[in-house]
Amino acid sequence: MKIDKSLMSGSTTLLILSLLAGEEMYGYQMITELARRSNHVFDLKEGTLYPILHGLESEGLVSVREKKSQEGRTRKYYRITRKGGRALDARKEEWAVFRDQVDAVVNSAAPA
Amino acid sequence: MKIDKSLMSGSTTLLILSLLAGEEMYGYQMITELARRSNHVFDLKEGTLYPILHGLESEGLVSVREKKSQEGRTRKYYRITRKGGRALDARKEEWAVFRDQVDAVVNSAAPA
DNA sequence: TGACAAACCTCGGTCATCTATGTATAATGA
DNA sequence: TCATTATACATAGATGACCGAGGTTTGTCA
Repeated sequence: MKIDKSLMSGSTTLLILSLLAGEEMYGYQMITELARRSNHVFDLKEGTLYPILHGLESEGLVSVREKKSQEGRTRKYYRITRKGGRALDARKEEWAVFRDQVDAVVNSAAPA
Repeated sequence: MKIDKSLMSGSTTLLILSLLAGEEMYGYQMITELARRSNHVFDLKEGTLYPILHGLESEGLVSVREKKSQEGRTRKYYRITRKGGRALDARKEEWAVFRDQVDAVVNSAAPA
């Protein structure tokens, strides 16, 4: 199923930080991993991801280091910082509240 | 708790149609009802609601009729149409998929 | 009479995301 | 060998949802 992109709004950072909470990752990998873990519901675009990563870095929520792979390809690996961990906790909580309240409204209305 | 407005994006129409699935309502009432049912998590603004209602009407998802209250105040009551009901079902399904996949990603990452 | 709530409306701005495009290198395959 | 595709990064401009700020009218209450 294709999800309206506007629904994605605001949850992207939560998803990225969640990925990085598990392991160090590079940008391109985040896109493929996110698609895999969400059963291709989330098809994050490069034009969306990279600016967000730069923003997270300048906010100090993630740190970067360059690493060369065996094939000689250089990648930028992102790692979540302590501050990023706290931000993730806050966004998780925010998401939980939002999710439950949407469900509350959707289910509160009895069919006519 | 205050929810980042960007999270709201895309769910507003779902919430409005959900409200109207239960009963006929006028705009101002939707704002207060939504705030009440969501424990004030959703504080929909008039500048957001009215344009959306006009859009839903022009798409044929809701119908309108003017009704005068006892005090003589005229209100515009919105009612969901059959087409609107089908749109609501589709958006509910979309929301459920989105919600579950966000949860899947958030919970799939083990802490480092 | 003046202030405030109810009830409707619109315009312009902000911000998140996407589309499109660009660069460079490695792998694939015709 | 040469072209194409996948990997991996990046930015600029367009789009679209929501909000802030403002405006109007009617009813209530001090």
